[in-house]
Amino acid sequence: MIQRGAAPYKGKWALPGDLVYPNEDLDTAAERVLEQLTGLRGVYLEQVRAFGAVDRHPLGRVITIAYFSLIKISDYTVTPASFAQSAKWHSVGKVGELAFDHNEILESCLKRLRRKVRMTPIGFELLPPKFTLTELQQLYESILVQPKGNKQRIDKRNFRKKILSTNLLHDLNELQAGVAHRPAKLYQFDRDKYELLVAEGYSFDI
Amino acid sequence: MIQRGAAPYKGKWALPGDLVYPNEDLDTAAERVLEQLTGLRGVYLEQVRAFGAVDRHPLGRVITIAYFSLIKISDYTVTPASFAQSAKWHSVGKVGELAFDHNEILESCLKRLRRKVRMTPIGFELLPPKFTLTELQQLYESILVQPKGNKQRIDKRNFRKKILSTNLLHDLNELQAGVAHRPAKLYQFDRDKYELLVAEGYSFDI
DNA sequence: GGGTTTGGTGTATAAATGACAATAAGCTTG
DNA sequence: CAAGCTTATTGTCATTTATACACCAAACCC
Repeated sequence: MIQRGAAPYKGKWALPGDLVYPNEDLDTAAERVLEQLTGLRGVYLEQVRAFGAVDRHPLGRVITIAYFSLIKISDYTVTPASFAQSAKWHSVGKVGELAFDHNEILESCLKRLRRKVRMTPIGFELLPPKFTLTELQQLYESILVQPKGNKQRIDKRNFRKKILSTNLLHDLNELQAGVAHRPAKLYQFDRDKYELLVAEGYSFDI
Repeated sequence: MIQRGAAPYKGKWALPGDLVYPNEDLDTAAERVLEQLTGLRGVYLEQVRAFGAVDRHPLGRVITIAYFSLIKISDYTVTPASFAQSAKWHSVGKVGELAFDHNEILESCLKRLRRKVRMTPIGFELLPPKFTLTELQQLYESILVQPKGNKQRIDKRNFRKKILSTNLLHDLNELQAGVAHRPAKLYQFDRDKYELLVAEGYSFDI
């Protein structure tokens, strides 16, 4: 989020965004805005939808096209845009009232992310190339666990059974290092195999 | 589709669309454009996404926000918009090369519709209030059957078992009339019951 | 009343899901 | 180096869900 440094909604938190240049595709604009905030290039980015209520911006007609991205926030520092006082990562569960209709936008994006992460293997975008099954499970839990307490946790044995049954994880025969307990085995996602299966009609589903 | 009466793409078929007025929400604009073409109001309409490649319109920068709608085409006559030579319903399987990036837009919308019809009971939007199970099954088949021959037909017994097990169809104890064979029982979708279940976390899935 | 056409139904097998707890392995510390 | 700590790893059973498959029933038409 960025904290707005000017009216309207001065001081309020808002999702970062900017105007699209006349000679810029929407996807390119989204990449640019993301880069301006995080310095990141080439990360996963997906359009969600357009928000176009007439009165959503007090100063004029603004149509926003929302995107979500997947970023390992530990790897990058956020830098506030020029029109922002500060930029800061917020926990999804602790987002208060945002500027404009950004709460609605956030909701839409979260909903899309939750569906997407179960239907395609985008989760691996967020993990290092070599990861443990526990890390993978924690990732899924942090994305999928609903605030409403819909389902609080995933069963470890069932999760491993299901994810390994896809045969898309390659056991590297390497162990995690630097932990103060029994180290876990490291796995790698086999993207080539996945692409191949998709071409044959396969559909990932967790 | 409308057949374009002016350059660019004169004579080509295109999805109907129009510019959004300054004081008009996106959803309202979609409703207006639909009404101009079909005379219809109050039908199901859903935004899919925005298309904004810089060069998608030869004459300038145009960003299109795509919607799909569910319409019983037998009930309404299409009327060409002012800038169109003619307006005509096309079978999805027989759509040729369209103007602009409209083939891509159509693909996106179809994909969304196919997902949506399995995850929410929007199918009933297209049926009369009283319908037979065969009509319902034919509706699902016509939407879901993939061109790639993914799955050619739904099993009658399994379909009925599954749809009736939701307990969302109300058996009206009425029979179809005017058919030259054994008439089928008529059913009604229980929307109130559905809304109630959804509030409790229920999720429709066929 | 017989023919035609679509409506309606059940069962058995396979597959997927969900619940559940004990042992194994590496690390740390005394 | 042994004991203790912490997390990793593994299998079975019961239940539910999916799938394959074929015959009789009922209304209409002639």
